[in-house]
Amino acid sequence: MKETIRHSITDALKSLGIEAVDFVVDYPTDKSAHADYFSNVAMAASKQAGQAPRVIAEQLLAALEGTIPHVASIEVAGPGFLNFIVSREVFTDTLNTILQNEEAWGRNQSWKGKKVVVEYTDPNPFKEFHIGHLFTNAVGESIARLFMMNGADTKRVNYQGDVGLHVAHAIYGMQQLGLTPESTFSARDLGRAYALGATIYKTDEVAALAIRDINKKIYSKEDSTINTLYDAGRTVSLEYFETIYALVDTKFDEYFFESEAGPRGKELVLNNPEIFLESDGARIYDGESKGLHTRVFLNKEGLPTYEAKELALAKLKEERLGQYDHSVISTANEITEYFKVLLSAMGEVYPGLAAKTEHIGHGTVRLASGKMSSRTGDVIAAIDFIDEVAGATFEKMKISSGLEDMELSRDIAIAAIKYATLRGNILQNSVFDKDSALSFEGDSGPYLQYTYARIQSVLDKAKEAGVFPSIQVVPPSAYAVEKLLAQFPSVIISALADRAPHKVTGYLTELAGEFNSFYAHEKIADASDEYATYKAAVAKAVATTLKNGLWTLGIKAPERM
RNA sequence: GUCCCUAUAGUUUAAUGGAUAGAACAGGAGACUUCUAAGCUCUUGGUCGAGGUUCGAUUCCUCGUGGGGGCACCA
Repeated sequence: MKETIRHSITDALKSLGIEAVDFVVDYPTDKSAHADYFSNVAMAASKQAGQAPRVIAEQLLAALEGTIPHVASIEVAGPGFLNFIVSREVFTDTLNTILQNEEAWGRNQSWKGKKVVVEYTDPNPFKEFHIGHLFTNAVGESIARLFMMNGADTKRVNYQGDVGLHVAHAIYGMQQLGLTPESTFSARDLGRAYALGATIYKTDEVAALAIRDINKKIYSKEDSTINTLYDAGRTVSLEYFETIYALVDTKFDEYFFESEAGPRGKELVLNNPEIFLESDGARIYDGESKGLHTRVFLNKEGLPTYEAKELALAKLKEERLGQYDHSVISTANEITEYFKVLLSAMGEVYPGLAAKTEHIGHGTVRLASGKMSSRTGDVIAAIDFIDEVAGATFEKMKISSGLEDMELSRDIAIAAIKYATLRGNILQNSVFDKDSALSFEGDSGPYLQYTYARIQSVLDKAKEAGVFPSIQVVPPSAYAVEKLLAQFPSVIISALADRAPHKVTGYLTELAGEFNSFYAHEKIADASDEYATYKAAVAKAVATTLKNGLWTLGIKAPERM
């Protein structure tokens, strides 16, 4: 429809002797305009034509009126906008499309045939999986699913730091706390072990030396005692992470580990001495000559840092997943600056890979007391937070609908958390606020789920009353909610293009709000109403859109709640 | 010090350079013998400061101020 209007305008411009003007045809942001589409073409062409925008608008109006298929009327408004009102059947057609397509509704083929690798979550074994990981998981999952909605062959991958100084901290802590492979210890115990090791590393030089020694042994695998401690801790951690991935509905296609990227990274650095210069016993990349900053790739003990590992990781991804067209790495934005250096270095080592690698930084979750730190133990474990929100959900659902379902409560809790993460620009930091996380009113994940569940319920009632969704009998004018439905596919496109999942969140919230208003004013399960079947069709289409949109955000759409 | 990001109602936030800056929460008022009140209707209240570019600036540029992050062996 947008393209039809655009072409007609382009033709009309030519007839007025105006060439190649950059203009917009889109849904109006201003609801009071009562237009289905608007264009700013008259303003854009004003300068070139040397005439006032409204004059050009009037001329275009005269040229266009009655010539565009499915456009019922056009008017000039404000400083020179052209407003288009489309005919009634356009909305009925959209409704029909949605009912026919179901799961495919909203999908497009713009990335068809392209393989995209999306890396996200990236927790470190031996450390706690905290609410920051929940945040980064929600962002990465939605980016990955946006690629899927746009037709890409998307591989979701997770890169976990199972070697490095943090692991040495944890192993040291395990020794101190008496955690052995024989004793049954939990991931939480490991978190404590890490905090202990990390704290003492800063204050006690003897311990720090011991930890550095452990770190070397982790890489060299020469000490069997450390090896068994390491294996036990790593297994406990990774199994624990899996339980969380299941809760948040994330399925990774492939896992990568720093332990495999490490040796490859070291080799890569040593094989490229002209790129990674020797300095002070370490191997560095001189980013300063590129306007960035210098970073260490191999420390003076010869161990690869995160930088060297990440370099090797790009190659590993290709080896294991095959040639890819695009690679996205989503992390908190404290990594953003370092990633620029990394990409610059990668550009010299693997220019082909660097060109298709993109880093998406996002904000961090902070506590009211400041930044979270697993080193000091000042973190909120993801699982604790989910349990708390799920508990509150359980109580609320028991009161409002009599359902007692813990699994469902968790899905709603996850929805609340993911929505809160994805409701605004992902670049923004957020301060963790439990009260608002426990509030399910207004803009929230549960609000969208509630709307969906409510539609299922009313469609059941309608069925009992003999009302089935149909577009046979069409009301004279389209409902407001019906008009919103058509925008979904373009929302999916622009959300990916801008790497902005919040566009989906915002759209779904608007759709749900408009539906709830519709629901409050129109009776659906009423066989005596000639338009009941059409209203049921609208309700069903809204449900389909909500479900597909929620899926894009990584949120489940429960049938009841 | 320097580089990057950021600043919108009391709070959380939306707005490819376009129309009267849009929501939600909190505050105030209300409807319902009706399909799930996690709902609906009405309402009070806002662009950090100073310049600039533009027919038009929350949006782009410059400077300032506040917040966050990076700046050598953590990730």
